[in-house]
Amino acid sequence: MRQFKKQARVMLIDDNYNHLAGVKELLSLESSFDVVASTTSANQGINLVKKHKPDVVLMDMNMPEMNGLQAIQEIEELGLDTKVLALSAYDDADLIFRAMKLGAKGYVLKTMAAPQLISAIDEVANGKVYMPPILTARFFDYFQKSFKEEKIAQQKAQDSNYLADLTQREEEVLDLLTQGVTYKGVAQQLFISETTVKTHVNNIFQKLQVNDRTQAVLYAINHGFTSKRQARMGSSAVTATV
Amino acid sequence: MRQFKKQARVMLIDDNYNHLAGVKELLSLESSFDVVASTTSANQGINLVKKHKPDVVLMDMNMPEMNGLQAIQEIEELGLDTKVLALSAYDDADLIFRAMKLGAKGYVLKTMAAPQLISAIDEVANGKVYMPPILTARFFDYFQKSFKEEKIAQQKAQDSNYLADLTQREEEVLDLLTQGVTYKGVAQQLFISETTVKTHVNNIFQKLQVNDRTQAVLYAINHGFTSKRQARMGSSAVTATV
DNA sequence: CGATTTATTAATCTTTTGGTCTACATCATT
DNA sequence: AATGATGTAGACCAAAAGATTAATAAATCG
Repeated sequence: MRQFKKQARVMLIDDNYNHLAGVKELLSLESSFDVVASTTSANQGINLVKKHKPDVVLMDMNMPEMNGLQAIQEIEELGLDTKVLALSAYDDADLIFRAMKLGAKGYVLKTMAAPQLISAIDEVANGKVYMPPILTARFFDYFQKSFKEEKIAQQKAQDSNYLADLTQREEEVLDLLTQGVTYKGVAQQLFISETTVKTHVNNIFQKLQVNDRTQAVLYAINHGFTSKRQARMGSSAVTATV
Repeated sequence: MRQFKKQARVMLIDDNYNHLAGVKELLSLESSFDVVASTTSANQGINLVKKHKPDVVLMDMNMPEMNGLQAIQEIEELGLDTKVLALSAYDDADLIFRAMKLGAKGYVLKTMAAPQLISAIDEVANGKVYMPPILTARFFDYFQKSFKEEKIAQQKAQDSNYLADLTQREEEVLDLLTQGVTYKGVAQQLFISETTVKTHVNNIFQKLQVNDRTQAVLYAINHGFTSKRQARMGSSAVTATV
């Protein structure tokens, strides 16, 4: 008996019937694939995924009924080891980015040649991530641009950052304030009188140009003031008009 | 006169002298490249970049003196249109991710065959992003894993999320609180009396199991409570022990 | 339908905050 | 020695915040 790879069980979801039929026809000619189901409805597609638990779902992104991204998300939330290969007519960077973010194992264009599509499905079926170089480039451009914008925003926040003007002691006080500690509590923890705390707090308000604790805390958070006892990854932006 | 592409001005930074010399030798054989400088020192490399403003910098990631990532960052901050092509002996996903995040236009391995390296530099010199498929796969795995973890963290935060218990009115009040609006201000904006606001706030405190505004605001922020009038991308984690 | 919960509203009273002004000790700098 | 920044603290007053209790309308339930 000769050694051979198991057939990959593939499902197709594409609201364009012609394209769906075409791909189905194409894949049926490939001995390595078994098209277990296909549908033009995203909603029905999700039910079929639950039923068939295919290895790969070829998912069209541009459907009227349900957003392709949403469909990916729902499939991912099922927790199966079904891999989604996103399919789109357009090389929209934002769409690619979001699809990959949601867990798509690859992204292919409808304009791609048949052999490429075949190998893409094959790669994904074998647990790899597949993306054509053109889309990879698009993706990275978008990726870097978004990080650059984030950095600029951080920089901007940093520019008007009065936190730098705070003295050591004031920082300690603010640190406790950002934890919701009361003046009395701050006084106890820093071994100073409550009135002294109030003095510090007032100076903090002056320096940060705010009027009360809440605004001070919001200011601190939005300008990257982090407590000594903890630090977290990632950038953050918080709803606030301080 | 025959049409031809302008030579790409390339710079090499690699603390391993043998590898540096090897690549230099290799590139010198290519008519399409002009190696304008090379150095084993990252610090010196940055100065040379300032001086020569090359099209492409081939930057080793694993240097003792200065972190390759840091070097990329510094070069990017110069604001030149010099493209950095990261070079490493290892396919460390985290390193790849961070290098790309900082603006590297590509990532290649020292083990790659010469023709591949040549074409990588060529692609990058022409403004494209280059990454070999193996690394692309590594990158996406890491990318998706990190988003998945982020999602799980959000989910966890959502689990013990008392925000869901808030009534419509309470949400409106909390929304204003998270902007540092005073009770009087909330009363005015919602056309209710100040004492009513206080009642709502007290109910909010009960539901969120906190004792004051500051803690309520921190709780809201850390549990993804976002104001109606704005929403931002990305997750956020804020210093707070609510 | 009547009873009960829920959401919203509000008043009263106590505690905490916040604003302002003054005062003094320390330390580094001029 | 004088100056200025920092940290400390008290007094006094006004404003805001927080706790408790309760009235009323709307929705839900049995």
